[in-house]
Amino acid sequence: MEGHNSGDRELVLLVERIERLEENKKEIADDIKDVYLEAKSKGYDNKTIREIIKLRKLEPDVVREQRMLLDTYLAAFGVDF
Amino acid sequence: MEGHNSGDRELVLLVERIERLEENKKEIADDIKDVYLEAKSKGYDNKTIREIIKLRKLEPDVVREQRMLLDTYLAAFGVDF
Amino acid sequence: MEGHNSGDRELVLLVERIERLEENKKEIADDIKDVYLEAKSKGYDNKTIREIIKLRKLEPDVVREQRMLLDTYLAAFGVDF
Amino acid sequence: MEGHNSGDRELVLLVERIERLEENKKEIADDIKDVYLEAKSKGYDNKTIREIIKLRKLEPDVVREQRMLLDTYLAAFGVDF
DNA sequence: ATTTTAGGAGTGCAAC
DNA sequence: GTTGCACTCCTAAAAT
Repeated sequence: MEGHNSGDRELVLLVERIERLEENKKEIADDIKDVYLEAKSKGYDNKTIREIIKLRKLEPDVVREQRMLLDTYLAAFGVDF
Repeated sequence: MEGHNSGDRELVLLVERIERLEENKKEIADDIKDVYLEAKSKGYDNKTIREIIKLRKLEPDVVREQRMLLDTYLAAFGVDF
Repeated sequence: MEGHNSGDRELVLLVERIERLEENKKEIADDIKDVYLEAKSKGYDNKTIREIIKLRKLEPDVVREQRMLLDTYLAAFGVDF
Repeated sequence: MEGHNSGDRELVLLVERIERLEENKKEIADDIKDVYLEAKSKGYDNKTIREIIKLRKLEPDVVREQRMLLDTYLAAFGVDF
């Protein structure tokens, strides 16, 4: 017979493994949310915190380069932020 | 000189073209939203309507095949939706 | 003084906590990916597995109701998947 | 009778209206993609162009404030991009 | 006012 | 290599 049987134990086990992992992932996501709430309650701006975290993942040189390029492009519009 | 000049006219034009197109896109997105509101006010379930639209993009054979595969997998869990 | 000092220790700690949690989350996401790869190598269809997992999060009654509504709507188009 | 009839003309019309609008939207999205391709072929960096477009949607004051806040936060980490 | 939900944009990965 | 797919994030809206 082709494929898999009904009552397929293998499939059930795979799905259950994924579901367990998804639960773990969700718990951590909730923890992260909590930290952001704590940060907010202490007066920090979460949007900026997210930006910080994004930048820290990159090499400093890359960040500097991106910022310079942005300024160059902004100059074409005559704006100065 | 490498790259582009400040005051770069070409860049400005490209950006402005994109911005105009984005505006058009937004108008249509708003129109779509209106139709969904109308549907809802007439008693239809928008989630199901979205599903319908998704299915109609596919070949009937593909849809049938997907549904059969799903039922096969569900059988492994002994559920019958 | 208003706001926070430069060299702000509190901010640094918050960010580091988030970064650690993000790492954990990523590890689990990778584990999930591995299980999907394993499923695929065993001949299962991951798209259908994802659908299964989605349905199992819902109450069976809800799923049945959604399916019935979808069939009702499909009937309006004279299609029968 | 409650709800809607099978062969429901009203539903079909609503869905067809949405589908037409979705087509229009897709055409514009494709046009936008084309402009980005053109920009790329002329040597521009599309990621930066997207950033420009994002910033131009905001009030200059808001942008300046965001940038200052980011620099303040970065100072807490002793980095200077 | 809070909490959930949907839609859209951007990113990265994988298949072809 | 390029196109598509899927995951994440984020904003905005909706309901409670």
